[in-house]
Amino acid sequence: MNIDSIAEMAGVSRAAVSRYFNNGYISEKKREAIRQVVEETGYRPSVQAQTLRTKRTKMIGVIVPKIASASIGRIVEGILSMINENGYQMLLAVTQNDPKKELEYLDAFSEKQVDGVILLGTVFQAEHKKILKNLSVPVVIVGQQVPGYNCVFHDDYHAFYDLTRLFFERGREKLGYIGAIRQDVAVGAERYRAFCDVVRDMGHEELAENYVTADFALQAGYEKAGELLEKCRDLDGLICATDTMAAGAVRRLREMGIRIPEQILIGGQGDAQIARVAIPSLITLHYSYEKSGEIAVQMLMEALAEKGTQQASKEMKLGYHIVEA
Amino acid sequence: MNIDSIAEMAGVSRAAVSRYFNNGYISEKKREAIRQVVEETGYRPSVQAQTLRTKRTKMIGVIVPKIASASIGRIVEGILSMINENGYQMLLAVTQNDPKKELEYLDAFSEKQVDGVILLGTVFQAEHKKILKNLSVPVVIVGQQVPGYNCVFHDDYHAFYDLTRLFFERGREKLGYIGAIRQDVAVGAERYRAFCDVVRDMGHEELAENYVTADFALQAGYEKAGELLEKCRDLDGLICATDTMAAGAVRRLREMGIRIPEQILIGGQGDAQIARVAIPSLITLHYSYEKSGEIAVQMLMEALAEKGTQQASKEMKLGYHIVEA
DNA sequence: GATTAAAGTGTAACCGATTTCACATGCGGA
DNA sequence: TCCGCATGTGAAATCGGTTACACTTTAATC
Repeated sequence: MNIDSIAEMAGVSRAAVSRYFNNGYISEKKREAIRQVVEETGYRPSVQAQTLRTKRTKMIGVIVPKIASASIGRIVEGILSMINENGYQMLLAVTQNDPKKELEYLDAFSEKQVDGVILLGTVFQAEHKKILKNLSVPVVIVGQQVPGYNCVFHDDYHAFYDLTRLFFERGREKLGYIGAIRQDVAVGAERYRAFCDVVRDMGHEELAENYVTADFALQAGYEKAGELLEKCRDLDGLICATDTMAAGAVRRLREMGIRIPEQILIGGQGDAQIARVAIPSLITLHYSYEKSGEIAVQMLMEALAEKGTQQASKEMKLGYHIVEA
Repeated sequence: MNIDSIAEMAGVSRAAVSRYFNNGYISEKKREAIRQVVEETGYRPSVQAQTLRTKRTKMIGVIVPKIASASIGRIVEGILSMINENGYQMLLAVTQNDPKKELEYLDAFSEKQVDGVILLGTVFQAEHKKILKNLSVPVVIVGQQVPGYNCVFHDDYHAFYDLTRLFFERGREKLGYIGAIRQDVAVGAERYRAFCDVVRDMGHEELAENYVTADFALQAGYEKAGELLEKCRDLDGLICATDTMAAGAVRRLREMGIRIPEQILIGGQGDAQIARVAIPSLITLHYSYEKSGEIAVQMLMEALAEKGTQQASKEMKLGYHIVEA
């Protein structure tokens, strides 16, 4: 079943059949004839042949550090729904936080396998930018602000600024912070910077020292919470860069016999299910993850539409709100 | 940069270049010449052209009900790692539990876009089987036992049998059950069947009535737990088909002032992070999700290798163990 | 009624690879 | 010396579409 047999059956040229599927310039009579034959045979044009000729794969490559994560899962869900709405499909790659793999997939995808790339990056080094520069397809970065590139991200600084302030407003004075590595600008650096700014503004500069970093695992939150508490035994508030870490911390503190939130108030980010269950009064920052995925796709679609024309990179900063679960 | 220019630069025919990339039959001299040119130019064969000719896309289509789910995320992670190990890529589709979409994607994928399909199904109706029958590529079903098809699934019956027995061994006598819809054979029917069998064996047939169904959302667990408790106020044990539901139930029961696990012991399935955090003594069933994803890919690869030969469908049933978080 | 623009059509080149086939070699064995 | 086999090689057909181009028909304008 190829275009030629359909053309023959319908008594038209193969160009006519192609036009039938693409854009007009075909008489009502022939259109109808072709429609009938197509219906009878169930014929559908070969995607690969189309791609070979047109150079468009109708696929978007999505690169994420991991997929079994509440926040990333929600972003991907948003991306996917919008991708499908636009008639595209999604090629997914997981890097397991390995920068080498990230570059590898970026490379493989750009090799004309996809029409565009969405990258949920964590750490951006010189090499990333070099590869990104040479990419032959448009790219949108999600979750990090990278000047000069299309990106959609949340307002991490103000979110954590507000959250930290809230802790003081609630009368907490001895805060601690469990963060992520500084190379991760959004999650690691920005959030902690906000924390530091607040404690300085409040005249408690020394609190910036109540700081440890952890990877994104529950287990890490568990361990680091213990370490932090050994360092300063009289903590009455603990802010974590993510809900997962916060959940780990909760577990550890409970095992230590600490009452939450009476003794120590805990805050996180993500509005994850885990936050709603762990302790009724865990405070968390809600980010609209699905939305950020959807916006990323829209940006990509715009870039795709403007392909060829000189296009400036776009940035989109999304808001947040505080949730007391 | 196409195969012809490379051939010219290396002073060989285009067939030789093709052979260089595929299988041998090329002299050491030419191989070296081509290698050099390839290295200089960074040339890589066009995937689409290869596909058009060979009919192999090196892509596996994966269809899941949702992606922002702990268990599914872990399965997908397993699938993906094994897919990449075999040099394939993953095309992902999410159905949002809409059977129509499921069929749609199944159809779209089989339309020669992918070499094989992995389906994380929930509900299998006649129409599913019809489409599956006509699929032109091999398929593996994950999470459900569907006779006559390749599938990998967990031993839901025995898992929930053991879990329910454990509740009795712990001295609980008034059990309740929050389940999923019966059309979902694995999660809905089998697990509840095991529960019923145990309570009957223990001479407590009436407990089978302490039963409500919910969808997979946390919220549903929350609401249904309330309903169930109104029906029978003296429950001392509650088993839920999934950890997410269990977490919802936990939240509700706490709001009602019930002490967990002293008053009511709660069990779930998934060994989700949520189970480890919610209440220290939530009991959960651990399934090796990553493993099931990996095995599914292996099955698919075998089917791909045997393509053409008559192949019997394979089944793989995986075990479980009980975790007291 | 002539002129011109717009709509409709088919031919053929093209996208970039793989693979069949026929033909060259070089070598060992009879 | 001749035959047969294993190994290498390139020409050309093929996969299944899209689209530039040239051409014809139809409709619109003056």
